[in-house]
Amino acid sequence: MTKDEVAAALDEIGTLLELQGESPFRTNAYHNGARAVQQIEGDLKELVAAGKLVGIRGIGEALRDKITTLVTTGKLPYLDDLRAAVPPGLVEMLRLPGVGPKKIKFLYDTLGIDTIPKLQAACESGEVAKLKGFGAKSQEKILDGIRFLGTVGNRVLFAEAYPLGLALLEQIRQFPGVTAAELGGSLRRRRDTVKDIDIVCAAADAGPIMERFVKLPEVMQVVGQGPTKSSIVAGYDTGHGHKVVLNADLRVVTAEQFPFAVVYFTGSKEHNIRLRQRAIDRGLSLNEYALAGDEKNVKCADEAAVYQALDLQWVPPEMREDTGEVELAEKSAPPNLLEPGDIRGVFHNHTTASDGTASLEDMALAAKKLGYEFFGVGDHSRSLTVANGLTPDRVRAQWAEADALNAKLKGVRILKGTECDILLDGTLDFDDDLLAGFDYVVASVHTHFALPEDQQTDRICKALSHPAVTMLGHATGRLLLRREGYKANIEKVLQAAAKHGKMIEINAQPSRLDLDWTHVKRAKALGIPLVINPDAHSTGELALVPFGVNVARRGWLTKDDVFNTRPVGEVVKELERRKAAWK
DNA sequence: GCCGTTTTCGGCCCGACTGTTTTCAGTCG
Repeated sequence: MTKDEVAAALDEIGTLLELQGESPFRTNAYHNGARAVQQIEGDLKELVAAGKLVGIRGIGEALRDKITTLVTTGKLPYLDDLRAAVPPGLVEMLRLPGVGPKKIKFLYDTLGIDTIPKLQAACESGEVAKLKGFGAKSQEKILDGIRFLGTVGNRVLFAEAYPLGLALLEQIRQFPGVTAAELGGSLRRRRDTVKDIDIVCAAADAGPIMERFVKLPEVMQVVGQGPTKSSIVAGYDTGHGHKVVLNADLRVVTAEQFPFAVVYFTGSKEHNIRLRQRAIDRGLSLNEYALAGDEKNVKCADEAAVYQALDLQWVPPEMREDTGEVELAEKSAPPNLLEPGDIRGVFHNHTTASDGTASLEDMALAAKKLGYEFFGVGDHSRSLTVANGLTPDRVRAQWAEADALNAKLKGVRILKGTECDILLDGTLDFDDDLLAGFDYVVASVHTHFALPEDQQTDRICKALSHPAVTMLGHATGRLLLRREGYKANIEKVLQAAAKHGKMIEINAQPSRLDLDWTHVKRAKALGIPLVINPDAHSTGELALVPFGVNVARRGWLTKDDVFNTRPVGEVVKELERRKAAWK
């Protein structure tokens, strides 16, 4: 069982216990434990076998036993019993806004409601409104929630939510009386998907701000409107017949409170808990309005001052996940994280030769326009016929085209690469003679996604042992919110990359963002160079690079950790060095 | 269920908003 699967099992236990009316502290312990498992570095199976689950914050004796059972047997009788005791429909009902575990349990105990359709029927017949603690409005809200299910409340790709968040933010900044405004939440932390938009702004008088906010053109529904906090459902058309719909919250505070509010609403929740604890340790109390002492409040002009008051260096939002950044900020300044402007070129891109929409020349010129010094073409290889993979003859023709363009174009250099398929047995899709002619090789899996974990892992590790391979493309093949990655032991893949001196790509496609940021951190610890690649299939997609930079920043990467921040001369030299070492 | 230099019990982050109440519980973040 993987870390994610174990974490999901613990989370599920926590949720099922909530629905049984258990103490929130006990249920929370399971949710915390799930997070702790996800953050463990290294191979879970090995750690369990070596008895090294001791001393991890959030995992005590009971959770350790359950994790051990899950990892060694793949199942957990305790969880099976819970599942049998709690109707699955109750878990579904948690997705409805305004109903939580207590109300769901009450509905189940009094009316026997254990599915969303039954709940809908009970609301439509007016039964729910008669219950103690419910009323006509609650009933209507539940029906609204059922109607909206599937449109709101689902996670959305960062790249889709960000423009909406920015649009709201820019308008709020123009409201009369607003002296400052900032995005908060997972949008500011640049997570790969987000559930809602959080915005905090400073103004002396909150009332008029609330009035304007709920009337913005993007507003589809007003969920709540209070004196200082309002919630809306906002949406926009992406232009591809697809509508992005998200909840958005705005909180208004005074200018004096603003730095504290920004820290608070940026989160993560776990990071905030650590900050609050530090405040308590210092005889202070931190909330979204102030850092309060017994005598008087600590004044802070900006976010950095809030951290300073807690004896910490300022932490970039992307790092605020309680994965060691607090400990780091105690001792030293956080790393100087990678910036989009640090990227000087890209390696993994497609042209009309395979499944791209633009010619090699147009792609190279578009890269130059973005300020890149080099453009690496990495069209698909022979066996990927669905993507018009190149035969050896067509590869040589592309090399000739690249040479001719390099003689002609100024200010951008084309590098000759390939996105070479990793075949079922872990060998590469071109023979060594041809591979030796490329400047570099991106090796990727595009077939046989459903292999058993061991076989998939061995296959990728074998490919990484090939001397021609420069870097691994989209390491897990996941598509966010759509498809799980192929089953592979990432730890072993990273170990293999480190052993053979290979690089690993951070694929910047918004629905891939693969390698995941949690593994990026691990890759860095193993000394593996990372590469940000847009996997561009058009000139426009070259602009996706910043989304990959977000992942890098969440993985604590600096300019030095990323290969394509180097000047083209150094890049070419390093690629030549690697080829010379092979022959 | 976890945690602990105040350590084996008694805490566990805490405030806004809603809908239902008539002082508060539940939900949410």
